Amino acid sequence: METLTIGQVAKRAAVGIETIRFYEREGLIDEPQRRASSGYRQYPPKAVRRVLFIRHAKVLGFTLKEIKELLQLRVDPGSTCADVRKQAKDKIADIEQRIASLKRMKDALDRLAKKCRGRGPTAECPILEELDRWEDAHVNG
Amino acid sequence: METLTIGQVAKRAAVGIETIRFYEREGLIDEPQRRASSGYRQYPPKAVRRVLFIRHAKVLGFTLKEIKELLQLRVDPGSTCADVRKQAKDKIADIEQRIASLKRMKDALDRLAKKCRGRGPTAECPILEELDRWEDAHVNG
DNA sequence: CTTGTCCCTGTAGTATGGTACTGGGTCTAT
DNA sequence: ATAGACCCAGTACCATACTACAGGGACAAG
Repeated sequence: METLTIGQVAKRAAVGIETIRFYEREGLIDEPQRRASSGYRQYPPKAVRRVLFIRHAKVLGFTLKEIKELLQLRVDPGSTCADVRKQAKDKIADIEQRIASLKRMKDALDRLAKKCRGRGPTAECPILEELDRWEDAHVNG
Repeated sequence: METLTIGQVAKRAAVGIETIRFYEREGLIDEPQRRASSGYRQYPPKAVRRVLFIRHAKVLGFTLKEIKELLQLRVDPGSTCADVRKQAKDKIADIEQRIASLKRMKDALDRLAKKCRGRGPTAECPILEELDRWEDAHVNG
């Protein structure tokens, strides 16, 4: 299997080299093989996907700690399947809540965009209470 | 209308007093009225909802800067309705992408939880490639 | 009218998630 | 065999988002 240097991984994942090394230190990326002569890291191509997964999950509001937990759902050798299953279910519930919250926020913004017909200054716009409505729904629901 | 002290707002929103003052400094919360004698802040009850909105949006992965933009969709007097509408649409598109990503992640975890029947150690569990699949879908989709 | 709890401003410190720099060694193409 | 691009470890620095004082004044109950 062909391997990638740290710079190639960084470029393909659109992050800096330092970020890769940082993720390795933090245990989010497996320590790769090293070239015997130079000590250069040698990554398998799938390392790129791992980095992309981390970046995407970050945008979705997961901390590196949470992302680490997600990634460890597959490799922690001390845990049983039942453990993994429970953890997965917890994550699923968490994600469902996030989706529901985002939907409420989107609905509020949809109403906002629909009511506003592109005329006049903001002060006359009939949209101003929409985010308050979202806040209501979120607090009460 | 009855008012709340900063401590009452903080308690109801389950944050520290310092956080409220920090949000005020950062322009995320309007500067409240002050009691004439003491300079104590006097909040309207809806200030609590504002703080809760900020906390929820944060969990969903929005930065304070982004949250400020969301909140300013309703009060910025220099912008026209058309501006507001465009900004709202941009936010909506952003939120839709987040929802789609979260759904893919949830589906991967659903498959993972379903396949795993609660027996044996993780290494024998047929779930290990599910997060890889999510990564595939995310990269290719 | 004092005691304890709250609030004020201002400044300093912390955790997270990187980013940059220093002083090297390595690799590749000419 | 040497120039330019790459990599190494280690450390320092940065922005974001709080969090914790310090030193003082305000308020409410007994």
